[in-house]
Amino acid sequence: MHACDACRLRRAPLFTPFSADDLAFMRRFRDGEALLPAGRVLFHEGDRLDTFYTILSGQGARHKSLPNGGRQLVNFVFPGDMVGLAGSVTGAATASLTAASDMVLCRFRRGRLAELFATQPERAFALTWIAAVEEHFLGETIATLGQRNAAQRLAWALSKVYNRLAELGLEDAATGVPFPYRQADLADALGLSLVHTNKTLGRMRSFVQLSAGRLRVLNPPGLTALAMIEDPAPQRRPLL
Amino acid sequence: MHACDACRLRRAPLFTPFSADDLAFMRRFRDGEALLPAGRVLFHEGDRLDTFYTILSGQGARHKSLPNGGRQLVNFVFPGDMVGLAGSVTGAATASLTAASDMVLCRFRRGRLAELFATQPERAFALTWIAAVEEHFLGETIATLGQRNAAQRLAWALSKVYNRLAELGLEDAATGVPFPYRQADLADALGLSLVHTNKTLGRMRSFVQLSAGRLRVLNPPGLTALAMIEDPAPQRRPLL
DNA sequence: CGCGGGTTTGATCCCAGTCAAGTCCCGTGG
DNA sequence: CCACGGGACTTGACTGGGATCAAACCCGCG
Repeated sequence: MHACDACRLRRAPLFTPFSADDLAFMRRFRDGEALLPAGRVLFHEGDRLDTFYTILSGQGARHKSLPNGGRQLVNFVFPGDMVGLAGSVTGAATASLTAASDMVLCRFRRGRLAELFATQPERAFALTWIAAVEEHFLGETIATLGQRNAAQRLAWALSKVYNRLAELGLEDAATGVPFPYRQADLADALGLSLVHTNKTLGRMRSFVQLSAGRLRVLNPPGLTALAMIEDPAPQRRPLL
Repeated sequence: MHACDACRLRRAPLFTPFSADDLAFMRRFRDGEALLPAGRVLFHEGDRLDTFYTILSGQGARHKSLPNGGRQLVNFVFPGDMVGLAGSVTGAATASLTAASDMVLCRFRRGRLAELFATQPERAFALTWIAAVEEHFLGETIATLGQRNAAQRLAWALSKVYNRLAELGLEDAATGVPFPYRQADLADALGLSLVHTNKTLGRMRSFVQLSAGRLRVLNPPGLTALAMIEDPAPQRRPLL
């Protein structure tokens, strides 16, 4: 089961690294660049969006707030991701976007979407593709929040982030990958309390280290250890 | 905050009830109809999909299985929903689809997607719209699983389902709306155990009843009671 | 040097998971 | 007609993972 072909989807067209063709197209189509310093929010959940973006560099997070004061990170975003597309399509942003590190974004005008769909069916299809991939990842997140315990959630999140950044070529053998998020962000992403997140991370410290804005995983034992935590062997259910 | 415009999105084009125009279009574009008896699965997570569907009648659920044996419902699906679109776009279904009641589906061939994008930019845009709306709801689910307790999750899910079915005109003043799911399905959708789901439902039984495949909510007090459980007044945080 | 944000750690409590019966209901077959 | 069995729903007792409260600690910074 779970012959998860979709897990290779990140290599799909329009994901980073952008092809020369993509970049040329973006240059023609884009509206400008946006700089977003760490900690700043680009737009809020519910905002009317007239623009959407792809991330050129930096990292951030999409998050929602609940009426009772809780905050939930929906996902982390990395260079090559699109943000605000759903908001542009439907008229209201589905989540806020906050920068975790300084970010550079490539801005597009919502109004040109119609033109894109009318004149560039392939590109339009690529947008739908992106939305579909997004959906796949959100589904995985739902499964994780619903079914896994704290250690499994952390293992899942950390290895996903690590692998994504490694694919982007941001891995450094000695120091790992950039990780500008705080433990509180991880907690809000995984539906855990800050305290429990910290304690659970403490128990994994022998093979994952989080410090100075970097995430380091002892390779290869670290990654396989994460995988084993994430998906423990099926419980041997008594035969009777 | 949370001036959630997107919550009105269900009234978007291509959602039920279908316009005459939509129906005419579907007739030309579709590949046939599929009948899916209750309990049968239409496709599995990871399947290569050459078709996608809109639901004409009946209800079902999309769900994923974890390697450790857990099951997570990703969402419930209703008449007017599209299913399998993401799977068709990316090549692998992101979740399995199982019928909870007998379903009738309108089938489309994946191969004609390219034709659609090339010749019907508006329809293509509508597909992207649907994907965007989907994303919005998955984000809400993530927030619920991450931040709310059992009673709040149930209140959220039940009122969402109730309202959706009411919008579809399937509400009956006396008996409520059709609800072919079992409590175990609710539990798997909300990341709760069956036992705890049952006990929590028991505590709400004065204004929501679940029986004989129907969901009944005492109106209007029931719905407002649900809303209050779902979003309790913000905790008055001590001013110091 | 004091301050504030982020990280650790310990103590306590409770929500929700697990185990274990038991009930209700319906369909099947003797 | 009733015995039987299996599936969904209930209910009680027990347990534990993770929330909450509280207090340090560890910086970099004005």
